[in-house]
Amino acid sequence: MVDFHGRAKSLLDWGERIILVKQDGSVLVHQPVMREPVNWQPSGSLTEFQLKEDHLVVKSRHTKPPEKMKIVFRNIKSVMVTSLVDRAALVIAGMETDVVNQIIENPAVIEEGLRITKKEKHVKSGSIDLFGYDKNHTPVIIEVKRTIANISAVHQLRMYVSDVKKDVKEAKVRGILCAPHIPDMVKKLLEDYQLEWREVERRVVLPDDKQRTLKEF
Amino acid sequence: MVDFHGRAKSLLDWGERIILVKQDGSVLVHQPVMREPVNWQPSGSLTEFQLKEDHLVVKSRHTKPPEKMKIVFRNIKSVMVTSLVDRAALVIAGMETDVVNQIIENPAVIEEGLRITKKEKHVKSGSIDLFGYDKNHTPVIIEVKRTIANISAVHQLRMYVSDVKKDVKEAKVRGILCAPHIPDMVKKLLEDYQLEWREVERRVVLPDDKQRTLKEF
DNA sequence: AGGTGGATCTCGCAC
DNA sequence: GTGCGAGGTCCACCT
Repeated sequence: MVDFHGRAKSLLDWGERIILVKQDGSVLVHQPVMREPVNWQPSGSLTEFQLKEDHLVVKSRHTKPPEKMKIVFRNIKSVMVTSLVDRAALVIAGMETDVVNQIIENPAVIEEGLRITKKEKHVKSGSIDLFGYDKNHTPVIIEVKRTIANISAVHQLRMYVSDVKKDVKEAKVRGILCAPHIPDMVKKLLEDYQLEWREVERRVVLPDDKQRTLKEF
Repeated sequence: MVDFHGRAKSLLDWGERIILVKQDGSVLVHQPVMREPVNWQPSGSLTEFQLKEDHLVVKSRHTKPPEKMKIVFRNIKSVMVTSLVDRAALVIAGMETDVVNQIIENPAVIEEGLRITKKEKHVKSGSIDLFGYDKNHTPVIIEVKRTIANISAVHQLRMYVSDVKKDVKEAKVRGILCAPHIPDMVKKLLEDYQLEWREVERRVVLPDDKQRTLKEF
């Protein structure tokens, strides 16, 4: 049974589950299905073990944000205590930053004559993924999404364009939303705001020296 | 060792980890720290077990999106196979929808004379949490955040107000950002755009019949 | 089946 | 410390 009080409040009635208490204080309560833990405590929590009326009680406390979780065990099928050694870090490719770097390497995937001058250009309402000038020297703002672009990406782009217009006092500033897929609703919204888009194919490649393959899978 | 090919590509070198294969096909690979699995497969995947050159190999396939993961074991410390029985569902309170319902039940927490007419009103740039009219019959748009409001909430609200102004052809449309806490920066931005805010206390209460407490915790 | 948006999001990074 | 945005986000809900 699990009680949680914190950013929300929750109760979970009796049931058979898998509990993980990790070295960094994080606690996971897993039901027999779903990727997500049904209850958890974040890294940095303190775990306490007690016996109450013949029940094992595991309490976990966290500060900032203040959160506490209580797990009561009525029955324990199996316990394993171990100290895992794992120095490996995940090597991953195909993130937004990879797409951004692809465009920097070859701006022609967006359009001929495009020149990128800045990555992560900071304006007051956020950070522009890519900034540059087209062949007519008009400023171009590019917002990149690694998968499907959504409406809030349009809002982001629109803010950046209006910020830059004010900053550089240019009448014309182009905004381009760049993603592998852009839903029709989003395209319509972009048109309403006189913004542009490019649907670009995504290359997902790991660094050569790290390359290994899922052979004959 | 874990290889993954799918929405991204990743490699994870040798290390000691905990693997969960769940009844719904989801697979979790957990390192000794952090709440998040370092690798995983979603619900609905198919798991296959093989022996290759004295190594246990676990392969998991998923379609839509197409994703495959391969786990190679060099050493196995412990294995547990079991069928968990868990019919309990999480009972939780404190979500955004709870805050929205609170306001619907008692609009006076925002202001006297406010009348809510629509929840989740869809306009072209998104969905308005609450829509209604004040005591002077001026349209009011309320954007609700369950915790701390941020700048993008202001942009959202601003979009909605401009959308509704166009829709209803009313000169005056009020926009109110409603959250338990609104940082000064955000308040300033709201003022710049002639928008309003209310900081409302958040009641987090579970349904009475479900109520149980974290006694003497 | 695809889009939309919330989440006890988590987590990293920049200021 | 805090704000901000990405994520193989996950996941429920709605069209």
